[in-house]
Amino acid sequence: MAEEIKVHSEEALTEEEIFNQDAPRKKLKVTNAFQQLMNPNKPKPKQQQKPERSTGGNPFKNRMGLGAYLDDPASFPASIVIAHDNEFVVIHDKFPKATVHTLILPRSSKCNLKHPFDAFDDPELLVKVKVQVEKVKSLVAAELQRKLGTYSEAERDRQAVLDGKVDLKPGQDLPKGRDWAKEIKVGVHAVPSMTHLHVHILSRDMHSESLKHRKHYNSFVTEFLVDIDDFPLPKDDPRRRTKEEGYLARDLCCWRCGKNFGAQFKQLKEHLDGEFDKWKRE
Amino acid sequence: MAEEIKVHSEEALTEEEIFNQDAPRKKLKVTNAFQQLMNPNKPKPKQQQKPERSTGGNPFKNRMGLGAYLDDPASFPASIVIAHDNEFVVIHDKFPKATVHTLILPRSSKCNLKHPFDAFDDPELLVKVKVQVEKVKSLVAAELQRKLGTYSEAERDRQAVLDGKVDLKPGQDLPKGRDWAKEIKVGVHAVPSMTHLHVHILSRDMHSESLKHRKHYNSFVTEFLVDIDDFPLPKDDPRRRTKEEGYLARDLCCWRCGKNFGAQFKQLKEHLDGEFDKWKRE
DNA sequence: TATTCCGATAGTGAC
DNA sequence: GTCACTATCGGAATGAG
Ligand SMILES: Nc1ncnc2c1ncn2[C@@H]1O[C@H](COP(=O)(O)O)[C@@H](O)[C@H]1O
Ligand SMILES: Nc1ncnc2c1ncn2[C@@H]1O[C@H](COP(=O)(O)O)[C@@H](O)[C@H]1O
Ligand SMILES: [Zn+2]
Ligand SMILES: [Zn+2]
Repeated sequence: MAEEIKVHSEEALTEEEIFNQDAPRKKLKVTNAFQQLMNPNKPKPKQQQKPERSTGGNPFKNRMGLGAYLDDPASFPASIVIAHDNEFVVIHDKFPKATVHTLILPRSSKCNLKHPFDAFDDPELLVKVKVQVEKVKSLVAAELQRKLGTYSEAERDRQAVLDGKVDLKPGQDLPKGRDWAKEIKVGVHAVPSMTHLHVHILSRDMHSESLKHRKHYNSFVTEFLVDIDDFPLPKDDPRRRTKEEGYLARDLCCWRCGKNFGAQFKQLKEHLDGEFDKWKRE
Repeated sequence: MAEEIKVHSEEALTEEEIFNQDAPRKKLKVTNAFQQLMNPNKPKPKQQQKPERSTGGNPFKNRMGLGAYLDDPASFPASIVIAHDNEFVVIHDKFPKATVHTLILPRSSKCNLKHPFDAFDDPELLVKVKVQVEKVKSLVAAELQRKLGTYSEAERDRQAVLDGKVDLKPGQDLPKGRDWAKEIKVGVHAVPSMTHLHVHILSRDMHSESLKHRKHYNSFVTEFLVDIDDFPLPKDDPRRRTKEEGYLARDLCCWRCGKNFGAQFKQLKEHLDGEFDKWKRE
């Protein structure tokens, strides 16, 4: 069977190289000190009054952070912004949860503040996104090859033939090498935290220092991650009603062998170290 | 009204001064490594098998720690063992929860492993304990005077007259100085953790570095501390059924002004710093 | 289900 | 509700020219 995605390129994930600065920042705050009165009732864990909220806050802070890429994608180096055109900005996730983790940001202001379930009810947008996804999957596959190809047994078998170190037997095909595209997941979070519409494209290994707690992990290995291929999402799909559901509170289970770690995140992390070593050698 | 307890002594809490060593320790362990099998079910937060339990363990470890004082009280310096005779050993709590915190340990092997509620059903023991309590309260009061007397306003008023710096008006009595005995609490925990029978005698300030969490605090400021004067405890006293009661999980409230800190232990601690400064100056 | 800091909570191990 | 250690869980701020 033919590979649909070419994954043997040696290119890294770069298209443009316009350097500039980080996301712009503004500040405007008035700080007032408030006296805390004797409190006869149980205080909620907030103990101080907040200073007055200032008017005219600043863009691209906190949950608005992805807006900076849409606002001026050319201002970022290629190590951050992978590619951009009038329709999309493609970036490296700043806190990658896997060896390769990128985001596709649709630029259209008509849709890019919508919830993905609503935004992708628009078939025109959805088809564009799916086309863009295929392109980015190729880039991510190439990046996996660049980072991990030397460990891969399948790649070594192929390379041995290419290098003339092993001769093909009569009628034998050139070994295919590793199909990295099969190791890539694409989808959106059922309840995103970042405001701007974005699609995750990431390798499935979940091996990353930025993966720091149970919700990080479960948000990519449970139905909380809604595959792009599931769109358009049926009106009655139960994931449309994901709110404070249990997906993220589920037991931690290894994506590769299924082993259950309960709530023991650190134990899972150590196990994932070992699974990563085996996975990259496949 | 006459003071019942003389608290103006300048003696520190010492009676004997036989030095020796800390509680004895022995070791005997066999360590085996066990292979952890793949676990299809949620593990409880224990992840490793324990090594085989060794036979003939060592006394006076962990919850048995108070036994060392009963076993050989003379082996401890006066800075640890305050006094001892055939009936009692009196010690400084190794992790004091207040400025002065001592323990009375009855030596009788007939009672000293009983729960205090059961042990104090014996009227003969109870009366001896109450007599001993009064002696130790005097020692603790003297220790408070030694540590904090210089800060006390009541003490300064008395001392000014004693030093001849202030003259008594006709018919005026010598100021009494501070009644430190009123600042002392005596009782047992409804559910002790240390195995050997012990009575707490401590100042009420709860100002100590060893006071580290909510249960420490609430175990001395709620009904979890059963006053020695409440014994003999009625058979139907609800505190006899203290097990998983809510005493220790209660909101943190300042013993001095009643302010409620909810679960905010650190906030309470900072508040207690201030209360201690005011309290010691009374 | 943004990150980061900080603190409260919870389980274990104690030779 | 021994202590000490680790880790998990949980709220609140996130900005000072
Ligand atoms: N400033 C940022 N730049 C790039 N990626 C970000 C930034 N802040 C957060 N992220 C990523 O954005 C994603 C948002 O996830 P979610 O909103 O749950 O779909 C996460 O994977 C974050 O790591
Ligand atoms: N080795 C020890 N020497 C002296 N006091 C101790 C020792 N270990 C624990 N304690 C104290 O013993 C008391 C036991 O409290 P409880 O069993 O809750 O009544 C606590 O106040 C501890 O600080
Ligand atoms: Zn596994
Ligand atoms: Zn107070």
